[in-house]
Amino acid sequence: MSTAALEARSIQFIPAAASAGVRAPVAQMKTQCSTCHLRELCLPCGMNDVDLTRLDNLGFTRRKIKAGETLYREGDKFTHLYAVRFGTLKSSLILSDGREQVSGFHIAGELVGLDGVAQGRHASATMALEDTEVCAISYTALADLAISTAGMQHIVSRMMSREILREHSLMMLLGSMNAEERLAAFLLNLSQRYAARGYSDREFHLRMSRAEIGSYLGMKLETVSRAFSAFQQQGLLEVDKRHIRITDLEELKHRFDVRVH
Amino acid sequence: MSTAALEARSIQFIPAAASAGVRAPVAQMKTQCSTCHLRELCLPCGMNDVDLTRLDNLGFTRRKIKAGETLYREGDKFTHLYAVRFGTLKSSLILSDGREQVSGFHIAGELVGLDGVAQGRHASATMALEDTEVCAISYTALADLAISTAGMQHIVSRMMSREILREHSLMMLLGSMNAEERLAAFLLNLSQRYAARGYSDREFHLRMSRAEIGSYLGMKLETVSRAFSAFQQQGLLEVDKRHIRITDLEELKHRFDVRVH
DNA sequence: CGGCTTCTTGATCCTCTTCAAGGGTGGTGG
DNA sequence: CCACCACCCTTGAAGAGGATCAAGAAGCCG
Repeated sequence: MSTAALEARSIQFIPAAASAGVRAPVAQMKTQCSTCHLRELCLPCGMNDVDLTRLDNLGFTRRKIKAGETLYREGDKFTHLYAVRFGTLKSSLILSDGREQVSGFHIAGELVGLDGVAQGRHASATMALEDTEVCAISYTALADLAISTAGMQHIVSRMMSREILREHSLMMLLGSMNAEERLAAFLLNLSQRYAARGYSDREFHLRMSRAEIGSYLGMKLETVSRAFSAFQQQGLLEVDKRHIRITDLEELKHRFDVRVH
Repeated sequence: MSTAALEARSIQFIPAAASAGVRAPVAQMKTQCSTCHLRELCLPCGMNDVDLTRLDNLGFTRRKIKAGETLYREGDKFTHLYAVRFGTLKSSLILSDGREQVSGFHIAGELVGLDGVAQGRHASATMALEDTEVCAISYTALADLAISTAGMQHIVSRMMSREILREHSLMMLLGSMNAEERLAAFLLNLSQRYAARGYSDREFHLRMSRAEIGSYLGMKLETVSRAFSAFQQQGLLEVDKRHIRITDLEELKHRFDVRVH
């Protein structure tokens, strides 16, 4: 039945041009965490050398996803977790009235797919917003490894708990902030995540549309657009389509910090 | 700083009479999962006899929390998970402007405290809405057990993933539903959870105030009250203060199912 | 170039919030 | 035992914020 909903939506709401619904072709090369430049951010973060070697032995498969292709869909069997190597992913699910509800955006070093553990099937779909590459991590292999490796269990648990915290803060945002505060929170969150990856925290390119931002933040695309314009007029941002330059990061932080400690 | 926020809020916002801020006194008896009537719902759900025996050997401590007392507070060191034996708990955190944001309600058989795994400290506070009893599950003991026990690891992971799904659906609710739809979803969710515990799915007593429901659902208490009145007028509910009788469960479901498959 | 998508901006409408008042209830102390 | 207070809930009226509807501009691609 969720499949039916998906199909219905493909027909009605997805622009033909976007090549959505095209499943990405599978797999090329094997990758090792120990040589990955993302190892400080990604799964191996905080792991000792012994554990890291074991992780390497799993031999993760890399997989490329072109913009508009899906990594997995709602209801797909859950087999792997995915670590983003580069690019941007969007997770979303489709409401029965056909509208899309975006539940997250994922950039390099972030782990995707944890929602599948509970039921053995993915609870949402994940699609690439630009050409993207991921490491496919077999969940059974990882679980087996966790049994024999003391630290690994905790690493996985921590990843999941982090996901809980992420959703937690989004809930708070949706529950208690107005439009401009939501957008400020969103931009600051992106800014932080880019900064942690060595990119500028004041200037970046959005990979998602106004509508996708709006869905994620629980507001309409027009409202997102108006909030951008308002920030620009107030001298907080310079906005050129999807290119964002934060000109007054402190004031932007202030807007957000007022609400959540 | 979060402590400061808490103190400030205690003074300003918590009614003196409620005896809030009083930490519950610790511990009485040891409990075994194998003899617990909640074992089909709680942590041991899906566990084999061997694993269950191992779980029993951990010897969980029971702890009583009186209405208005806190189980743990935001920022407290994370040491235990808690399984609710009976009663009702509320998880929430305090925004810097002093308002409370409720993030969940927990009834018998549900697990509380998973938000602490990521950072070793609790990200929210949890308080009893009525006299409540929990099993305190040492997280380190559970983690040790998970290392030696194949199935245990997955049980914990599944618990966490379930929490992710729960927050997921709440996000969707906050992002895409109007006031009446939110309240319908809330009542249906409660109804299901009570039914799973052998209670009536059509008649129950709310343990939380309109303001707490409102905070959880992202709306004001007046709006909650109006939605209750509207449902009553439409013949869906009979409401007497906190006592709820669902007179047209199907129609109520319909309101919700329209939105999320 | 034309068609399409995305974004911006204006005008209007509607939902929910805010403000305000009144009733009911439980607990406490005189 | 009753009076009073604090709290919770309900309901009305007014107001604000965001949704919706609509039009047009800018960029992209075949």
